[in-house]
Amino acid sequence: MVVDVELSDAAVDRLFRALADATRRDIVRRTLAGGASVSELATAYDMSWAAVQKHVAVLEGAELVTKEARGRERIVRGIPQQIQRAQALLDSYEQIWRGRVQRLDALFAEEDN
Amino acid sequence: MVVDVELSDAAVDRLFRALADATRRDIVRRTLAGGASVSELATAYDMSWAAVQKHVAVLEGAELVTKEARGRERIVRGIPQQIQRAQALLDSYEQIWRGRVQRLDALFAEEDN
DNA sequence: ATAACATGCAACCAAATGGTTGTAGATGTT
DNA sequence: AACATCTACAACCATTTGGTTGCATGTTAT
Repeated sequence: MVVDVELSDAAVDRLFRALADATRRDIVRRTLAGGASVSELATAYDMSWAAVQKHVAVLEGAELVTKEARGRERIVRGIPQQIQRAQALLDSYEQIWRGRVQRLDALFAEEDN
Repeated sequence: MVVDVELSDAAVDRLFRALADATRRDIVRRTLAGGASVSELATAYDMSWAAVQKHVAVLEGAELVTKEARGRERIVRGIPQQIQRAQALLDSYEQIWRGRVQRLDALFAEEDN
């Protein structure tokens, strides 16, 4: 299973940034396990509805989640491929460590645009 | 190879946050490939020395990097175990997606304190 | 001893983040 | 039609972030 879609620096920034918040990680977990409406999610956290909605928007921007309209609800679903891309990035760091990367610039290129 | 050191929510926040910046990811790459002094690193980027020093401090706080004093220099080295912990976290998300986690609370507990 | 170099840290600044409340538009229910 | 529910978004606010410059300290070389 190859997950090799090139991500821009900015996209990688957004990806890790989105994961750098416990509430957002929790939303990712729940929506990977199964879709949930924004208001369903909102009931789970001790903050305003708008705050949860913002977190979902951040996750959308990082492409960790999609929203699908169903009636008046928006069903939020986690995108496993994006998790896999994050894994692929971390893998490349591990490979550097293991000395498996001869040309370091090859790796740099991987992340450019 | 088991990498299962429990990380607090705050530690995970710091870990992903530290990775959410292209300059810092670059520093991690370089220092995983081999140690480098702070000033060596600083010459590589188009920003002040102090800015680079701050980035290194953020990486230290996330335990992605250590500094070892050698004379007047501080040799910065990447910590591969911390990359592996990030991988382990992402793995757990993938497993949720694959439906391998029956009790979701078991995973929550994993990240709590 | 003096000069040069590597580092650490404080003070400052603009922009982004994470939260709030309030208003408004769609959709569903009675 | 009237009402309730789900969502979107703007305006506002305190804090954090990512950068700067300037100054102080420790180490190496002349």
